[in-house]
Amino acid sequence: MPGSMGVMAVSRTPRTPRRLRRPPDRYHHGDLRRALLEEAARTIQHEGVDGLTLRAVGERLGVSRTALYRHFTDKSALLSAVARQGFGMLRLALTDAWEKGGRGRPGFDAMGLAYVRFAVGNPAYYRVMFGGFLARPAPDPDLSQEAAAAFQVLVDAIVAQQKAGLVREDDDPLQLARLIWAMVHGIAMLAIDGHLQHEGADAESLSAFANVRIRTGITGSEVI
Amino acid sequence: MPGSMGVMAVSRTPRTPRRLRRPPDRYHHGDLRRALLEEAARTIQHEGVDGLTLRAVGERLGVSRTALYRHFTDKSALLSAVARQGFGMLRLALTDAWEKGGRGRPGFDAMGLAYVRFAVGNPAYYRVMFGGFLARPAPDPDLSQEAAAAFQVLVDAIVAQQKAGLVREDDDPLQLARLIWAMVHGIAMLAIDGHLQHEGADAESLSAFANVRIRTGITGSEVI
DNA sequence: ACCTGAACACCGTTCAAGT
DNA sequence: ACCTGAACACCGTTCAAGT
Repeated sequence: MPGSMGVMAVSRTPRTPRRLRRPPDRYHHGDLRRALLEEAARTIQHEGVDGLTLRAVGERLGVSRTALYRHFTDKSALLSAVARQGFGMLRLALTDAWEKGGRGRPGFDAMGLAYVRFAVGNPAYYRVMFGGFLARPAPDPDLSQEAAAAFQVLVDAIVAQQKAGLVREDDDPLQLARLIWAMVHGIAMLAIDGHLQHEGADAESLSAFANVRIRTGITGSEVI
Repeated sequence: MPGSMGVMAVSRTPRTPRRLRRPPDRYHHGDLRRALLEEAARTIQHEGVDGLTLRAVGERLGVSRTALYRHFTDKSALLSAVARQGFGMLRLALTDAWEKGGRGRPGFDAMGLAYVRFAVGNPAYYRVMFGGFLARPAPDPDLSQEAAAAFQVLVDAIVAQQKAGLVREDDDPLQLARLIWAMVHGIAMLAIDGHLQHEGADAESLSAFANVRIRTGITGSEVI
């Protein structure tokens, strides 16, 4: 018979009861957790982080404003889940740019550009990820892991370039990665906060300029 | 008689009535505006930006929670004033480092370090200045001017180095300034948000590393 | 001119109770 | 297990009224 368990109890640990089918007695909504996450992300993108209220999210989902607490411990846990999703998107964008660019210098330049473009294109996500809304160190290990994975893409690209002689081999790749990260992060934040709105000061051209200058430095002719 | 006006009305424009002495009929507090600003700054430093409530500020000053509205249009105007003060402090720190360092390469390195140190040492101020709490472009012209003045210190230092042959002369000094700004801003933000907490990843050493690498670039031996 | 006090329209979160 | 509804302890802001 389908779903019947064996008669003999073969030393199953009672700590992890497997749920072979999802319970049919879902009360009202069903996959509320996913719905809450999607609605939160949508709201943040349209109204900004400050515009996110649990009451409105619940109302828009046709659910009580306290239903959320069955799926997230509190509001910051919801934001944390959004941030985690954002880091996943960012990682994919970086990997894509690096690989499609040929895993060399053009790929690395494309990666820097992709980073800034992600932030400018998804300012709400980026603000949740880096806007200081989340406690540090992140209480959510899933979030920490996703953020670390995104950073690792950058580290790997630097190590690859060091092996290819494209980047100085006598520098710590982690420190190099942090420097590049700080640079694109700075450009992204300035752009999102509206500080790059003068003529020729857009995020795109500053990114391109950064790609060139981080390679060769800013030192002038008098110094060798 | 002290304070008496001249008898002849010599074409005084009525638009700007001079107040020769401050009015003696101050109601309860006196210099409430300054007190509010100081208390707000103190609160933000101790409790963070989110910990700032107008009610608590008023209570701590022994004043109604709505008294503030006689001196600031709303809460964001108060934050704006704090940010303006922060930009003034930052500008002084930058100028000081640049001049004491000898207006050359050591001075410029010291300036970068001073920038990051200001942010790390005054995270609350820095967050108000750059945390996305303020509307952009800033409605407060005083704030915009103070921020521009701080940026100008950086621009001037770059122009001076270009003239001295210390920095490439064929690059737009404004674009170079934006790049340096983005770099120190990125380091500062990562540090404040707790992303530089692994071993050897502190803001100080990353700043020092940035100073070296932004001069000479990250290019490896295989590429000339 | 400057400040008060009550009121308004919001929040996030808790908790006993329902199905 | 999952959700509700009332309640609690907060917010920023407005506005008529006081001195």
